[in-house]
Amino acid sequence: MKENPTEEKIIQSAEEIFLEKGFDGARMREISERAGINKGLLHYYFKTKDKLFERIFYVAFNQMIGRMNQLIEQDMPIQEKLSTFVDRYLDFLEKHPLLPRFLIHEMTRKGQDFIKSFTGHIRTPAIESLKLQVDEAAAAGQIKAVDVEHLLINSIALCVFPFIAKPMVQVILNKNEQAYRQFLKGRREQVKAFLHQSLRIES
Amino acid sequence: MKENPTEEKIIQSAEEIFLEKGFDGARMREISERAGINKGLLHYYFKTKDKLFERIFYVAFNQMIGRMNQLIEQDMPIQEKLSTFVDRYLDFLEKHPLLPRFLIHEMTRKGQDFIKSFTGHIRTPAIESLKLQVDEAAAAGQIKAVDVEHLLINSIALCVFPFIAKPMVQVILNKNEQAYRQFLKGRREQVKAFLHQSLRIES
DNA sequence: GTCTATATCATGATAGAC
DNA sequence: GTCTATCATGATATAGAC
Repeated sequence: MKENPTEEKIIQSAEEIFLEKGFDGARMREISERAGINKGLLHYYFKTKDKLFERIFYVAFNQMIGRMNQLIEQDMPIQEKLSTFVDRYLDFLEKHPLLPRFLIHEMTRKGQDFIKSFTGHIRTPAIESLKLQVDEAAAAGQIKAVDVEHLLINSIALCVFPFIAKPMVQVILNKNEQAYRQFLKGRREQVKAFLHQSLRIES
Repeated sequence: MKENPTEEKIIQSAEEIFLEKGFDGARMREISERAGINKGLLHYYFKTKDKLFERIFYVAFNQMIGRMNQLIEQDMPIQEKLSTFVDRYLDFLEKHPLLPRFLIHEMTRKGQDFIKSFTGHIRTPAIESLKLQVDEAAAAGQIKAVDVEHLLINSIALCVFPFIAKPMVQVILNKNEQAYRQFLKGRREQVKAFLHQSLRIES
Protein backbone atom coordinates (compact mmCIF):
# COMPACT_ATOMS: atom_id res chain seq x y z
CA MET A 1 0.00 0.00 0.00
CA LYS A 2 0.80 3.74 -0.17
CA GLU A 3 3.38 3.13 -2.83
CA ASN A 4 5.13 5.48 -5.12
CA PRO A 5 2.44 6.81 -7.48
CA THR A 6 4.43 5.85 -10.55
CA GLU A 7 4.82 2.32 -9.33
CA GLU A 8 1.14 2.29 -8.54
CA LYS A 9 0.31 3.31 -12.10
CA ILE A 10 2.57 0.65 -13.52
CA ILE A 11 1.00 -2.03 -11.37
CA GLN A 12 -2.47 -1.06 -12.45
CA SER A 13 -1.58 -0.85 -16.11
CA ALA A 14 0.29 -4.14 -16.00
CA GLU A 15 -2.61 -5.85 -14.29
CA GLU A 16 -5.02 -4.69 -16.98
CA ILE A 17 -2.82 -5.78 -19.85
CA PHE A 18 -1.71 -9.09 -18.37
CA LEU A 19 -5.28 -10.00 -17.52
CA GLU A 20 -6.48 -9.09 -21.00
CA LYS A 21 -3.72 -10.67 -23.05
CA GLY A 22 -1.82 -13.03 -20.79
CA PHE A 23 1.92 -13.07 -20.31
CA ASP A 24 2.77 -14.11 -23.87
CA GLY A 25 0.44 -11.59 -25.47
CA ALA A 26 1.37 -8.68 -23.22
CA ARG A 27 3.92 -6.13 -24.44
CA MET A 28 6.13 -4.05 -22.16
CA ARG A 29 5.68 -1.18 -24.58
CA GLU A 30 1.90 -1.30 -24.22
CA ILE A 31 2.10 -1.50 -20.44
CA SER A 32 4.32 1.55 -20.28
CA GLU A 33 2.10 3.46 -22.68
CA ARG A 34 -1.03 2.77 -20.70
CA ALA A 35 0.78 3.79 -17.53
CA GLY A 36 1.74 7.02 -19.27
CA ILE A 37 5.43 6.52 -18.74
CA ASN A 38 8.49 5.60 -20.70
CA LYS A 39 9.41 2.07 -21.58
CA GLY A 40 12.81 2.33 -19.90
CA LEU A 41 11.18 3.34 -16.65
CA LEU A 42 9.39 0.03 -16.45
CA HIS A 43 12.72 -1.72 -16.18
CA TYR A 44 13.86 0.75 -13.57
CA TYR A 45 10.99 -0.31 -11.32
CA PHE A 46 10.71 -3.95 -12.29
CA LYS A 47 13.93 -5.33 -13.65
CA THR A 48 12.27 -7.77 -16.04
CA LYS A 49 8.93 -8.65 -17.56
CA ASP A 50 8.95 -11.84 -15.53
CA LYS A 51 9.39 -9.96 -12.27
CA LEU A 52 6.55 -7.60 -13.12
CA PHE A 53 4.36 -10.50 -14.07
CA GLU A 54 5.04 -12.40 -10.88
CA ARG A 55 4.01 -9.40 -8.85
CA ILE A 56 0.71 -9.18 -10.72
CA PHE A 57 0.11 -12.89 -10.61
CA TYR A 58 0.83 -13.13 -6.90
CA VAL A 59 -1.71 -10.45 -6.03
CA ALA A 60 -4.31 -11.90 -8.40
CA PHE A 61 -3.87 -15.40 -7.07
CA ASN A 62 -4.21 -14.30 -3.48
CA GLN A 63 -7.27 -12.25 -4.27
CA MET A 64 -9.02 -15.24 -5.75
CA ILE A 65 -8.03 -17.85 -3.20
CA GLY A 66 -8.45 -15.43 -0.33
CA ARG A 67 -11.98 -14.54 -1.33
CA MET A 68 -12.92 -18.18 -1.61
CA ASN A 69 -11.44 -19.06 1.77
CA GLN A 70 -13.25 -16.18 3.35
CA LEU A 71 -16.58 -17.34 1.95
CA ILE A 72 -16.05 -20.97 2.85
CA GLU A 73 -15.12 -20.19 6.42
CA GLN A 74 -18.09 -18.03 7.30
CA ASP A 75 -19.90 -19.19 10.40
CA MET A 76 -23.44 -19.98 9.32
CA PRO A 77 -25.70 -22.94 8.46
CA ILE A 78 -24.70 -24.80 5.33
CA GLN A 79 -27.69 -23.80 3.21
CA GLU A 80 -27.21 -20.15 4.05
CA LYS A 81 -23.49 -20.50 3.47
CA LEU A 82 -24.10 -21.82 -0.02
CA SER A 83 -26.40 -18.95 -0.92
CA THR A 84 -24.01 -16.41 0.49
CA PHE A 85 -21.13 -18.04 -1.33
CA VAL A 86 -22.93 -17.75 -4.64
CA ASP A 87 -23.99 -14.15 -4.05
CA ARG A 88 -20.66 -12.87 -2.78
CA TYR A 89 -18.60 -14.86 -5.25
CA LEU A 90 -20.66 -13.61 -8.18
CA ASP A 91 -20.27 -10.07 -6.84
CA PHE A 92 -16.56 -10.64 -6.79
CA LEU A 93 -16.50 -12.06 -10.31
CA GLU A 94 -18.54 -9.19 -11.69
CA LYS A 95 -15.86 -6.87 -10.34
CA HIS A 96 -13.02 -9.04 -11.65
CA PRO A 97 -14.43 -10.86 -14.67
CA LEU A 98 -11.04 -11.57 -16.25
CA LEU A 99 -9.39 -12.90 -13.14
CA PRO A 100 -10.24 -16.61 -13.26
CA ARG A 101 -9.37 -17.13 -16.90
CA PHE A 102 -6.09 -15.30 -16.40
CA LEU A 103 -5.11 -17.40 -13.39
CA ILE A 104 -6.04 -20.64 -15.04
CA HIS A 105 -4.23 -19.87 -18.25
CA GLU A 106 -1.04 -18.82 -16.53
CA MET A 107 -1.10 -21.68 -14.06
CA THR A 108 -1.39 -24.03 -17.00
CA ARG A 109 1.38 -22.33 -18.92
CA LYS A 110 3.84 -22.41 -16.07
CA GLY A 111 4.66 -25.81 -14.63
CA GLN A 112 3.58 -27.49 -11.46
CA ASP A 113 6.72 -26.14 -9.81
CA PHE A 114 5.75 -22.53 -10.38
CA ILE A 115 2.38 -23.15 -8.74
CA LYS A 116 4.00 -24.84 -5.78
CA SER A 117 6.21 -21.82 -5.23
CA PHE A 118 3.05 -19.85 -4.60
CA THR A 119 0.84 -22.33 -2.83
CA GLY A 120 3.64 -22.84 -0.34
CA HIS A 121 3.13 -19.35 1.02
CA ILE A 122 -0.62 -19.55 0.89
CA ARG A 123 -3.21 -21.01 3.17
CA THR A 124 -5.08 -23.59 1.15
CA PRO A 125 -8.87 -23.61 1.49
CA ALA A 126 -10.21 -25.11 4.66
CA ILE A 127 -12.03 -28.03 3.14
CA GLU A 128 -11.82 -30.10 6.27
CA SER A 129 -14.04 -27.93 8.41
CA LEU A 130 -16.50 -27.58 5.54
CA LYS A 131 -16.60 -31.33 5.26
CA LEU A 132 -17.36 -31.61 8.98
CA GLN A 133 -20.17 -29.14 8.65
CA VAL A 134 -21.72 -30.88 5.65
CA ASP A 135 -21.44 -34.33 7.23
CA GLU A 136 -23.00 -33.12 10.46
CA ALA A 137 -25.88 -31.45 8.69
CA ALA A 138 -26.45 -34.65 6.74
CA ALA A 139 -26.37 -36.76 9.88
CA ALA A 140 -28.88 -34.40 11.46
CA GLY A 141 -31.17 -34.95 8.52
CA GLN A 142 -31.04 -31.34 7.37
CA ILE A 143 -29.53 -32.05 3.98
CA LYS A 144 -28.74 -34.91 1.68
CA ALA A 145 -25.40 -36.61 2.25
CA VAL A 146 -23.05 -35.40 -0.43
CA ASP A 147 -19.36 -35.43 -1.26
CA VAL A 148 -18.05 -32.10 -0.07
CA GLU A 149 -15.28 -31.86 -2.68
CA HIS A 150 -17.72 -32.20 -5.54
CA LEU A 151 -20.20 -29.88 -3.88
CA LEU A 152 -17.53 -27.20 -3.59
CA ILE A 153 -16.25 -27.63 -7.14
CA ASN A 154 -19.81 -27.63 -8.44
CA SER A 155 -20.54 -24.36 -6.64
CA ILE A 156 -17.42 -22.75 -8.03
CA ALA A 157 -17.93 -24.14 -11.51
CA LEU A 158 -21.51 -22.92 -11.80
CA CYS A 159 -20.50 -19.42 -10.75
CA VAL A 160 -17.27 -19.06 -12.62
CA PHE A 161 -17.93 -20.84 -15.89
CA PRO A 162 -19.98 -18.07 -17.53
CA PHE A 163 -17.07 -15.71 -16.90
CA ILE A 164 -14.28 -18.00 -17.99
CA ALA A 165 -16.09 -19.28 -21.04
CA LYS A 166 -18.08 -16.20 -21.94
CA PRO A 167 -17.46 -16.20 -25.71
CA MET A 168 -18.17 -19.92 -25.96
CA VAL A 169 -21.40 -19.60 -24.01
CA GLN A 170 -22.38 -16.67 -26.20
CA VAL A 171 -22.03 -18.88 -29.25
CA ILE A 172 -23.89 -21.79 -27.70
CA LEU A 173 -26.80 -19.65 -26.56
CA ASN A 174 -26.51 -17.27 -29.50
CA LYS A 175 -26.46 -14.13 -27.36
CA ASN A 176 -25.00 -10.71 -28.03
CA GLU A 177 -23.44 -8.60 -25.30
CA GLN A 178 -26.68 -7.23 -23.99
CA ALA A 179 -28.48 -10.54 -24.03
CA TYR A 180 -25.54 -12.07 -22.24
CA ARG A 181 -25.67 -9.51 -19.46
CA GLN A 182 -29.34 -10.35 -19.07
CA PHE A 183 -28.49 -14.02 -18.87
CA LEU A 184 -25.95 -13.34 -16.13
CA LYS A 185 -28.50 -11.38 -14.15
CA GLY A 186 -30.93 -14.25 -14.03
CA ARG A 187 -28.17 -16.71 -13.31
CA ARG A 188 -27.69 -15.72 -9.69
CA GLU A 189 -31.03 -17.14 -8.56
CA GLN A 190 -30.76 -20.09 -10.90
CA VAL A 191 -27.47 -21.23 -9.41
CA LYS A 192 -28.72 -20.84 -5.86
CA ALA A 193 -31.87 -22.81 -6.60
CA PHE A 194 -29.84 -25.45 -8.38
CA LEU A 195 -27.45 -25.93 -5.48
CA HIS A 196 -30.19 -26.01 -2.88
CA GLN A 197 -32.10 -28.55 -4.85
CA SER A 198 -28.99 -30.72 -4.91
CA LEU A 199 -29.07 -30.83 -1.09
CA ARG A 200 -32.76 -31.56 -0.77
CA ILE A 201 -33.59 -34.69 1.16
CA GLU A 202 -35.20 -37.49 -0.83
CA SER A 203 -38.76 -37.85 0.28
CA MET B 1 -8.67 -36.27 -45.29
CA LYS B 2 -6.01 -38.39 -47.05
CA GLU B 3 -3.71 -35.45 -47.23
CA ASN B 4 -0.09 -35.19 -48.07
CA PRO B 5 1.75 -36.95 -45.23
CA THR B 6 3.98 -33.94 -44.60
CA GLU B 7 1.00 -31.66 -44.32
CA GLU B 8 -0.61 -34.19 -42.03
CA LYS B 9 2.43 -34.14 -39.74
CA ILE B 10 2.44 -30.38 -39.66
CA ILE B 11 -1.22 -30.23 -38.74
CA GLN B 12 -0.78 -32.68 -35.93
CA SER B 13 2.29 -30.96 -34.57
CA ALA B 14 0.69 -27.54 -34.84
CA GLU B 15 -2.41 -28.74 -33.07
CA GLU B 16 -0.39 -30.07 -30.16
CA ILE B 17 1.66 -26.92 -29.76
CA PHE B 18 -1.16 -24.45 -30.25
CA LEU B 19 -3.32 -26.31 -27.76
CA GLU B 20 -0.52 -26.44 -25.22
CA LYS B 21 0.76 -22.90 -25.53
CA GLY B 22 -1.83 -20.87 -27.36
CA PHE B 23 -1.19 -18.73 -30.41
CA ASP B 24 1.02 -16.20 -28.64
CA GLY B 25 3.11 -18.81 -26.90
CA ALA B 26 3.51 -21.12 -29.91
CA ARG B 27 6.68 -20.89 -32.02
CA MET B 28 6.89 -21.80 -35.67
CA ARG B 29 10.33 -23.24 -35.00
CA GLU B 30 8.95 -25.59 -32.36
CA ILE B 31 6.09 -26.68 -34.59
CA SER B 32 8.46 -27.52 -37.43
CA GLU B 33 10.80 -29.36 -35.10
CA ARG B 34 8.05 -31.51 -33.66
CA ALA B 35 6.84 -32.24 -37.17
CA GLY B 36 10.38 -33.29 -38.05
CA ILE B 37 10.70 -30.85 -40.91
CA ASN B 38 12.39 -27.60 -41.73
CA LYS B 39 11.09 -24.25 -40.65
CA GLY B 40 10.94 -22.94 -44.20
CA LEU B 41 8.74 -25.82 -45.21
CA LEU B 42 6.07 -24.68 -42.81
CA HIS B 43 5.70 -21.50 -44.79
CA TYR B 44 5.60 -23.44 -48.00
CA TYR B 45 2.51 -25.31 -46.80
CA PHE B 46 0.89 -22.58 -44.72
CA LYS B 47 1.95 -19.16 -45.84
CA THR B 48 1.73 -17.58 -42.38
CA LYS B 49 1.41 -18.49 -38.72
CA ASP B 50 -2.07 -16.99 -38.76
CA LYS B 51 -3.18 -19.22 -41.62
CA LEU B 52 -1.86 -22.30 -39.88
CA PHE B 53 -3.56 -21.27 -36.68
CA GLU B 54 -6.89 -20.67 -38.34
CA ARG B 55 -6.82 -24.13 -39.80
CA ILE B 56 -6.21 -25.65 -36.37
CA PHE B 57 -8.75 -23.44 -34.67
CA TYR B 58 -11.42 -24.18 -37.23
CA VAL B 59 -11.11 -27.92 -36.79
CA ALA B 60 -10.99 -27.64 -33.02
CA PHE B 61 -14.00 -25.38 -32.86
CA ASN B 62 -16.06 -27.66 -35.05
CA GLN B 63 -15.06 -30.69 -33.07
CA MET B 64 -16.29 -29.13 -29.86
CA ILE B 65 -19.51 -27.59 -31.12
CA GLY B 66 -20.24 -30.57 -33.31
CA ARG B 67 -19.94 -33.01 -30.44
CA MET B 68 -22.25 -30.93 -28.31
CA ASN B 69 -24.86 -30.60 -31.01
CA GLN B 70 -24.76 -34.30 -31.61
CA LEU B 71 -25.35 -35.03 -27.93
CA ILE B 72 -28.11 -32.47 -27.55
CA GLU B 73 -30.00 -33.73 -30.54
CA GLN B 74 -30.16 -37.38 -29.62
CA ASP B 75 -33.66 -38.77 -29.63
CA MET B 76 -34.33 -40.00 -26.10
CA PRO B 77 -36.13 -39.01 -22.91
CA ILE B 78 -34.69 -35.97 -21.20
CA GLN B 79 -33.32 -37.75 -18.13
CA GLU B 80 -31.59 -40.34 -20.25
CA LYS B 81 -30.35 -37.60 -22.54
CA LEU B 82 -28.73 -35.78 -19.64
CA SER B 83 -26.95 -38.90 -18.45
CA THR B 84 -25.77 -39.72 -21.92
CA PHE B 85 -24.63 -36.17 -22.43
CA VAL B 86 -22.47 -36.29 -19.31
CA ASP B 87 -21.01 -39.68 -20.15
CA ARG B 88 -20.24 -38.99 -23.78
CA TYR B 89 -19.08 -35.44 -23.19
CA LEU B 90 -16.70 -36.55 -20.44
CA ASP B 91 -15.42 -39.28 -22.75
CA PHE B 92 -14.78 -36.61 -25.33
CA LEU B 93 -13.03 -34.32 -22.84
CA GLU B 94 -10.80 -37.10 -21.58
CA LYS B 95 -9.65 -37.59 -25.15
CA HIS B 96 -9.23 -33.84 -25.73
CA PRO B 97 -8.49 -32.34 -22.32
CA LEU B 98 -6.82 -29.20 -23.68
CA LEU B 99 -9.51 -28.36 -26.21
CA PRO B 100 -11.93 -26.23 -24.18
CA ARG B 101 -9.32 -24.01 -22.56
CA PHE B 102 -7.66 -23.49 -25.92
CA LEU B 103 -10.89 -22.48 -27.61
CA ILE B 104 -11.93 -20.18 -24.81
CA HIS B 105 -8.59 -18.46 -24.61
CA GLU B 106 -8.35 -17.85 -28.33
CA MET B 107 -11.95 -16.77 -28.68
CA THR B 108 -11.31 -14.24 -25.95
CA ARG B 109 -8.09 -13.03 -27.51
CA LYS B 110 -9.57 -12.50 -30.93
CA GLY B 111 -12.50 -10.13 -31.18
CA GLN B 112 -16.18 -10.75 -31.58
CA ASP B 113 -15.68 -10.37 -35.31
CA PHE B 114 -13.32 -13.29 -35.54
CA ILE B 115 -15.82 -15.49 -33.77
CA LYS B 116 -18.62 -14.40 -36.06
CA SER B 117 -16.55 -15.34 -39.09
CA PHE B 118 -16.67 -18.90 -37.81
CA THR B 119 -20.10 -19.15 -36.32
CA GLY B 120 -21.47 -17.97 -39.62
CA HIS B 121 -20.47 -21.23 -41.26
CA ILE B 122 -21.54 -23.32 -38.34
CA ARG B 123 -24.84 -24.70 -37.22
CA THR B 124 -25.44 -23.30 -33.77
CA PRO B 125 -26.75 -25.72 -31.15
CA ALA B 126 -30.41 -26.62 -31.41
CA ILE B 127 -31.56 -25.13 -28.15
CA GLU B 128 -35.09 -24.67 -29.36
CA SER B 129 -35.96 -28.32 -29.72
CA LEU B 130 -34.30 -29.05 -26.40
CA LYS B 131 -36.44 -26.37 -24.80
CA LEU B 132 -39.56 -27.96 -26.27
CA GLN B 133 -38.58 -31.32 -24.89
CA VAL B 134 -37.85 -29.97 -21.41
CA ASP B 135 -41.06 -27.94 -21.30
CA GLU B 136 -43.14 -30.89 -22.44
CA ALA B 137 -41.60 -33.21 -19.87
CA ALA B 138 -42.27 -30.60 -17.19
CA ALA B 139 -45.87 -30.19 -18.30
CA ALA B 140 -46.29 -33.96 -18.18
CA GLY B 141 -45.06 -33.92 -14.60
CA GLN B 142 -41.99 -35.98 -15.34
CA ILE B 143 -39.50 -33.34 -14.27
CA LYS B 144 -39.33 -30.04 -12.51
CA ALA B 145 -39.87 -26.97 -14.69
CA VAL B 146 -36.47 -25.44 -15.35
CA ASP B 147 -34.86 -22.85 -17.57
CA VAL B 148 -33.34 -24.81 -20.43
CA GLU B 149 -30.51 -22.36 -21.05
CA HIS B 150 -29.28 -22.59 -17.50
CA LEU B 151 -29.75 -26.33 -17.45
CA LEU B 152 -27.60 -26.69 -20.54
CA ILE B 153 -24.88 -24.35 -19.30
CA ASN B 154 -24.90 -26.08 -15.93
CA SER B 155 -24.43 -29.44 -17.58
CA ILE B 156 -21.56 -28.18 -19.66
CA ALA B 157 -19.97 -26.26 -16.81
CA LEU B 158 -19.99 -29.22 -14.43
CA CYS B 159 -18.35 -31.44 -17.03
CA VAL B 160 -15.83 -29.06 -18.47
CA PHE B 161 -14.70 -27.04 -15.48
CA PRO B 162 -12.36 -29.65 -14.02
CA PHE B 163 -10.57 -29.77 -17.38
CA ILE B 164 -10.40 -26.04 -17.99
CA ALA B 165 -9.44 -25.17 -14.45
CA LYS B 166 -7.42 -28.24 -13.57
CA PRO B 167 -4.47 -26.52 -11.87
CA MET B 168 -6.76 -24.25 -9.88
CA VAL B 169 -8.91 -27.15 -8.73
CA GLN B 170 -5.76 -29.03 -7.79
CA VAL B 171 -4.75 -26.18 -5.52
CA ILE B 172 -8.21 -25.83 -3.99
CA LEU B 173 -8.53 -29.52 -3.24
CA ASN B 174 -4.82 -29.99 -2.63
CA LYS B 175 -4.46 -32.91 -5.01
CA ASN B 176 -1.44 -34.16 -6.93
CA GLU B 177 -1.74 -35.67 -10.40
CA GLN B 178 -2.75 -39.09 -9.23
CA ALA B 179 -5.26 -37.86 -6.69
CA TYR B 180 -6.72 -35.62 -9.35
CA ARG B 181 -7.22 -38.50 -11.74
CA GLN B 182 -9.03 -40.30 -8.95
CA PHE B 183 -11.22 -37.26 -8.40
CA LEU B 184 -12.13 -37.15 -12.08
CA LYS B 185 -13.07 -40.81 -12.02
CA GLY B 186 -15.61 -40.30 -9.28
CA ARG B 187 -16.89 -37.15 -10.85
CA ARG B 188 -18.84 -38.84 -13.62
CA GLU B 189 -21.45 -40.30 -11.29
CA GLN B 190 -21.45 -37.21 -9.11
CA VAL B 191 -22.36 -34.93 -11.99
CA LYS B 192 -25.08 -37.24 -13.24
CA ALA B 193 -26.61 -37.51 -9.78
CA PHE B 194 -26.37 -33.79 -9.32
CA LEU B 195 -28.13 -33.01 -12.58
CA HIS B 196 -30.86 -35.56 -12.03
CA GLN B 197 -31.52 -34.25 -8.57
CA SER B 198 -31.95 -30.80 -10.08
CA LEU B 199 -34.84 -32.12 -12.16
CA ARG B 200 -36.55 -33.99 -9.34
CA ILE B 201 -40.12 -32.97 -8.71
CA GLU B 202 -40.82 -31.26 -5.38
CA SER B 203 -42.85 -33.59 -3.24
C1' DG C 1 13.44 9.37 -11.17
C1' DT C 2 12.69 9.91 -15.99
C1' DC C 3 13.90 10.04 -20.61
C1' DT C 4 16.50 8.85 -25.24
C1' DA C 5 19.22 5.93 -27.67
C1' DT C 6 20.95 1.61 -28.44
C1' DA C 7 22.30 -3.26 -27.81
C1' DT C 8 20.96 -7.85 -28.22
C1' DC C 9 18.33 -11.35 -29.53
C1' DA C 10 14.38 -14.20 -31.26
C1' DT C 11 10.76 -14.40 -34.28
C1' DG C 12 8.05 -14.81 -38.60
C1' DA C 13 8.83 -14.66 -43.20
C1' DT C 14 11.38 -14.80 -47.77
C1' DA C 15 14.85 -16.03 -51.49
C1' DG C 16 17.07 -19.20 -53.76
C1' DA C 17 19.91 -23.59 -54.24
C1' DC C 18 19.07 -28.41 -54.95
C1' DG D 1 8.99 -30.59 -52.22
C1' DT D 2 12.72 -29.71 -49.08
C1' DC D 3 16.56 -27.44 -47.32
C1' DT D 4 20.01 -23.42 -46.08
C1' DA D 5 20.81 -18.85 -45.57
C1' DT D 6 19.19 -14.47 -44.77
C1' DC D 7 16.08 -10.52 -44.06
C1' DA D 8 13.22 -7.42 -41.53
C1' DT D 9 10.87 -6.62 -37.60
C1' DG D 10 9.83 -6.09 -33.02
C1' DA D 11 10.70 -7.59 -28.47
C1' DT D 12 13.19 -7.23 -23.90
C1' DA D 13 16.73 -5.16 -21.76
C1' DT D 14 20.66 -1.87 -20.91
C1' DA D 15 23.57 2.49 -20.92
C1' DG D 16 23.85 6.86 -20.19
C1' DA D 17 22.27 11.84 -20.51
C1' DC D 18 19.51 15.02 -17.87
